[in-house]
Amino acid sequence: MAGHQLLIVDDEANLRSMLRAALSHHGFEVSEAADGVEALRMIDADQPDLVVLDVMMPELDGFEVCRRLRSVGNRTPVLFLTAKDETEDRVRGLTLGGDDYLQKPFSLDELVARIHAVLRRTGEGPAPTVHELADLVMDDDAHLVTRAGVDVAVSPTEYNLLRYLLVNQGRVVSKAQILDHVWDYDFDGDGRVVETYIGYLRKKIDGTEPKLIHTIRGVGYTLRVR
Amino acid sequence: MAGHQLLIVDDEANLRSMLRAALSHHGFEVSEAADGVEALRMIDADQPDLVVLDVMMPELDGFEVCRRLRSVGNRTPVLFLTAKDETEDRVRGLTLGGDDYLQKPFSLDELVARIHAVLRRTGEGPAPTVHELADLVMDDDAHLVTRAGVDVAVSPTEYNLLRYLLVNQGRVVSKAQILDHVWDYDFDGDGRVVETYIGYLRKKIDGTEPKLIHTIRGVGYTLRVR
DNA sequence: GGAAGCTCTCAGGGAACTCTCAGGGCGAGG
DNA sequence: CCTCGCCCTGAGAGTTCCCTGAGAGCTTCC
Repeated sequence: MAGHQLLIVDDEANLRSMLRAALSHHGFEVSEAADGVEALRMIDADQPDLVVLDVMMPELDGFEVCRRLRSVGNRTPVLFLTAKDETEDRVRGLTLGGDDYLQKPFSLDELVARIHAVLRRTGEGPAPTVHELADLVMDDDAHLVTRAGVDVAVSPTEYNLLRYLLVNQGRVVSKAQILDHVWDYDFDGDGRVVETYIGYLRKKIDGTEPKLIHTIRGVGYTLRVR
Repeated sequence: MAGHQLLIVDDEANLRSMLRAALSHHGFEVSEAADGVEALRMIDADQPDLVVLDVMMPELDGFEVCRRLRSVGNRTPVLFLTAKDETEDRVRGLTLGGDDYLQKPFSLDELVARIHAVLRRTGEGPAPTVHELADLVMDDDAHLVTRAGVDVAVSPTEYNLLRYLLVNQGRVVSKAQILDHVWDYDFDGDGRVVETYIGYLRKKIDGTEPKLIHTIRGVGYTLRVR
């Protein structure tokens, strides 16, 4: 599959280049716009497959950009980035038609997952995102986890951690890597967060044989049979 | 594969030439820069495959160098070298998009392993993470050691020692070399550490024929069949 | 055969790492 | 306002690892 083309719109250059680095690393072609006007111009010119659009911008904010897009019949899917204190209703009302939104701060993996989800919904995408290992199954679409056929209720953080481990099954990931990918990009985790959540997951999904979550002392954790 | 090209950036000449020697010995082409300004110039000129970048430098520190790189769209992967007391958050926020960091003091092999890992992630490289000799197999990704098909649990130090021996299979390595490569570069090992760990490894992976670990009296150790 | 040098093994204290439990803060929903 | 679930922290216990020291075993050379 040729990578989809994304447009990142944010007035903060730092975040923009961070996102560009991360997303192009995930196989996307990425272009940037620093404000709403530039965004509209580039959407028209490049016709990206999806726009990552910051809501809070001077002049033309994200909503307004989206409104103008739709008013001329453009239905390019949009993924809004909103601040934590943004009124959710307002966002929700605008995220119809296949769009979605994500609150800052978010983890990069979360963003990538959302982008894929939106592209899947809007495009004719195949890819039913199911990850599995032995009798552990995880469905990203349904946001569902089952072990040996029975549903397991997990919290958002537990879910993200499990997904990261599952995607990297067979490979050892360090606690630092886990923090990088599962927690917010500006989360300051110097405590025992990862250990704690590994513990939660173990209790919820690893009570039965075979054990899937393994500790590699001094290195990290890994998910595998045996 | 032709060796990748690296750029080492550090203001300390000693460390620089040490790294140059070590890395070029591992098949890399190595160039050096003494400060941030020179680094930016050389990255532009030489277009290295990866930059080993000290964070703590006068004038332009490592972060700033990286930021400037990204701001002009340059996505050369960066491996940061940080002091032990560096605030990890600061580092983490900047190590997105396939970059990585390593805390001083580190062992040379650790550095080489990280470089390979980053190059593997970023480039389209095939990933040679498996080393083997006879029925001894070592998988760096899974951090797994097996002898004759059965898993062997080894501690981090044992693992590093075994990897060093395995990478240098057929060649005799002295105890001094082992100390240099497997232990921290400033570890002062005048005791019987190496002998002890060779002993541990023998007990764990060399209980069966054929014996793989051989003592070359007065010289060092080697890993080979027969 | 004996001495000297090198290597192997074993045991143990201290350090590092991990697990677990309890609890406070916070926000969502009733 | 209250309750509940979720998130994170802190402290302590438990485990494993790392290195050292001492002595025995082995090899080489005299």
